Amino acid sequence: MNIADKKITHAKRATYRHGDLHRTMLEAAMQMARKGGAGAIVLREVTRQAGVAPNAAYRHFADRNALLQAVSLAAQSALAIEIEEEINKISKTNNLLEAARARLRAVGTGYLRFAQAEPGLFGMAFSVPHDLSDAENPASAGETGLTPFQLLGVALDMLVEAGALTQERRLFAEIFAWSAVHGFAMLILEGPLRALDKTQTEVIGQRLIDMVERGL
Amino acid sequence: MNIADKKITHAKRATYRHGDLHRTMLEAAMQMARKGGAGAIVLREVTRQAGVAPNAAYRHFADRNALLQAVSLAAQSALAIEIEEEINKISKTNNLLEAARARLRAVGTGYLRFAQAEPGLFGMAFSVPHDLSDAENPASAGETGLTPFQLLGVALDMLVEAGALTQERRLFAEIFAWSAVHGFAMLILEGPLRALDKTQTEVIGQRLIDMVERGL
DNA sequence: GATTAAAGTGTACATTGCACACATTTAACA
DNA sequence: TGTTAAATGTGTGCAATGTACACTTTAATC
Repeated sequence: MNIADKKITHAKRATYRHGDLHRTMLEAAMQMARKGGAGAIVLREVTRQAGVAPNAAYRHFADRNALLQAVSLAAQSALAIEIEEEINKISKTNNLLEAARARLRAVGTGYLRFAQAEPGLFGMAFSVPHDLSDAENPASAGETGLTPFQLLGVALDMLVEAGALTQERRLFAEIFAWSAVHGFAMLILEGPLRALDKTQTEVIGQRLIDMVERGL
Repeated sequence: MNIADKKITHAKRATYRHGDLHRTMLEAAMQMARKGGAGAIVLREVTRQAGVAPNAAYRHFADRNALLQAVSLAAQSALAIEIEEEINKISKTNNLLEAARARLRAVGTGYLRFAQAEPGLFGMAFSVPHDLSDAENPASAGETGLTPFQLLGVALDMLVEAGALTQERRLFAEIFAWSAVHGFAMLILEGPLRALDKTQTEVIGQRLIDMVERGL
């Protein structure tokens, strides 16, 4: 390989310093995750796109896995935002119960919507090595500052206030609701339900939420 | 590398032919999947353990992914067997409803038990590229000849017969039940619920099944 | 202006999946 | 039975990847 080739290998950069390589890498990694999920994130390609030598990466991320985790947090945040958008669509009402139910449904719907719109990112949100504390890590929050998990919690609290959920059943309720929707998402994305088209998943997804509502 | 080294590299084999390399590779791959899941299956290591040159693999599997799929089917089969064992534990009764409920619970419990006992295999059962038809592929069945999906279907049919499930709700019921349990499994294995210990997951898992029973 | 920490470069290495050409064995057919 | 063809293994080789280690350039600080 001669010098000319090298210049082609990574895009030329006027300055020796990059400016904001951390951000640039993260963004490139997210694009790759969008198509192909975690497996599609390849360190060298990230640096290539950033116009930087492969090892520059290690000044900003301990290793590939650290980069994955960063993407994972960002993905969780994007999910939170999608859920928030769904919540914002809810038409106002004075009926506490109605509001609570709509809220829970919005969380589930937003979750599923995101899973289908951004399968790659969704896959990374919860399937990458994390500390459990990440469910409350600010970096994984949306615009309201709440993580997906916390947004779900709020909806459930509202159900309790509205009298539709006893204190006893409130316990672990996040887990039950989350499990159902998460499992469905996994099955239609990577699992054996891949064949279902969006029309079907839309309907079945709403029915699934019905089940959760009844079952909680 | 000299000849002596080579002999160490892969275990010496008296015969040029291996005998049953296909099976041997599959078994080695399953061991690797046990710890580490799909990512831990590395073609070259598999052939190494089989005492065979790397490329011998391609006489039996088109590529790495084909091997993964084979392991996936075997994993599904192992899951089916675990579920069947749980079903066999059910004490006999003449009460149709009771029997049906116990059956559904057994399917869920077996599913979760397997997920925790063999996380690596479980991860491969449904998260690897498959045709949708695999849910009914005999290779993924247990001793009764039924796949996990079909075992679940039987339980639901019993619920219908017992009058605990209307025909209308029977539709997609597999998906709802499966989603809940599958999601829970994912969350406690690769997800943010990893911190829960087995005592907790046991209890919460049963409560989750309660929810499904109510919600279906 | 010299020093120092931060950020980027270069070279190197073990590993991996896989392609292609060749060797050995077994089975089938004359 | 001998020849031939199909299976099954081997060897060599290649492009990629993640990352270790040593060096260089730059910006910030005293």
